[in-house]
Amino acid sequence: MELEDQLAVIRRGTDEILLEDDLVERLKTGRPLRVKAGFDPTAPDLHLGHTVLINKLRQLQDLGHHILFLIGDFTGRIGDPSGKNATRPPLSAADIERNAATYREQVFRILDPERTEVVFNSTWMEPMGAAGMVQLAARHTVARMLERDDFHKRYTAQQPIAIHEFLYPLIQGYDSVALRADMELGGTDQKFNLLVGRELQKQEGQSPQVILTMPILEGLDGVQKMSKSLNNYIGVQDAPDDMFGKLMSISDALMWRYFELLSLRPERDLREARRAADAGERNPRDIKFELGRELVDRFHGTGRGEQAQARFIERFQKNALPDDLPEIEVAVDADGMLLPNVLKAAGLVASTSEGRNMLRQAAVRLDGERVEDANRVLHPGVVAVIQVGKRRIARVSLVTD
RNA sequence: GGAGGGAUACCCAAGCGGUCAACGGGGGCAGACUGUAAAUCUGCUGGCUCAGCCUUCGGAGGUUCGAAUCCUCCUCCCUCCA
Repeated sequence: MELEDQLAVIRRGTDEILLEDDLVERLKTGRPLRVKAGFDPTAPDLHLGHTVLINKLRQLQDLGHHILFLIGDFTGRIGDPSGKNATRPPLSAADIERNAATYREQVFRILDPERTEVVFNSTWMEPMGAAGMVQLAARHTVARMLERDDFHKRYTAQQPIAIHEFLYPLIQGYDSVALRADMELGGTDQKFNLLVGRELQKQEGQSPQVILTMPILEGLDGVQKMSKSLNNYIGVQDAPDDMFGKLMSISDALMWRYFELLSLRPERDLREARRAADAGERNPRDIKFELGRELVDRFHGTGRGEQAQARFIERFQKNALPDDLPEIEVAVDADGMLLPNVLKAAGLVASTSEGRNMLRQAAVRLDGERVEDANRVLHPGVVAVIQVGKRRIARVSLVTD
């Protein structure tokens, strides 16, 4: 492929490439570049936010470059890099192995396993020892560390910064030295750490890595970054219908953002779709359907997106019941059970109090009929489709205790 | 090492002896509206055998008829001085 074409692929969607001239030089050599990206071993549930970066890795892979998928197990074993949660339990070797397996399974839905090398930083960090760690720390100054935006803000705001937090960028940077990385990818929030890698490589006499940052994807709320802990994510392992449904619930503004960062369709298509929507020629909903289909197909296989869309239309536009209702048996005694308790026993609400609230708010349907009486008793033998709100549905059978 | 300030429900944050299951905001959930959009409006948001009862306000004791509110000790955090 021509150099310019390669560059165009690499540039697409990126936030920043430092230094692009270096990148050009390396590409000119024609040898496969060693491309590194690091992942936290504590969160093996990948969501679409992570895939922004992984898609870029895939593109680089398709250009013939060598991918180093780094699992930061050493870092994860020590504690929380943000210092927010000091009591986080260290991960055991077994945890890490299990998490790594989960990573592989998820990542290889996007990356080609044949051309991906999975590496663990404990491999070189463990033997370094305390003395080595101190020597590594000696190579960087506090003033330099405080240039990082996050540290700078906290320092000037007189917020605490734990000393070990200074070590994480150094460890991450040293990973680049150990791997002789030509290039490292990260989110924009990683820029400082990626730059530390360049510093350390220079000190080691290596040619400093090229840095490529990708934008951080917003979560379903459209404001905060997508993350599991904020519960605003779409997991790559989400069932097709869930994935499709979640995508349909995002705002139009966010839809364009998702197209930009998640879709692999040509940018020209996206511009045209946007123009058509703005001009009122197309319903944004139908464009959102396309996004849903593309992403479900990518993670679940071609054709699954189409199916998910069909079910979505049945279910929410035509109000049909899903065909794969969870079947739940609830044991009750001969006198029966109060409806709020049934809801709780079936796992449709968290507590009987919530069940009562839901009933009061007319959110509960029994075989399609709205029920508001919290004192209603259901007896053994009853089989009913119970819905709480739009999403919580089950076929509940009451059986004798 | 010294002096001061603080710890309240998922988060922020009021409360400073009873009227507090605890103001307000955020978030979440639900209803209306809809494209399961978004925005908006409304309600709910500790638990339970639910017009009542039980357990909560960093932890443990104590004072009081009665404590999130007062006292003692403990744990943790912050600020200033050294």
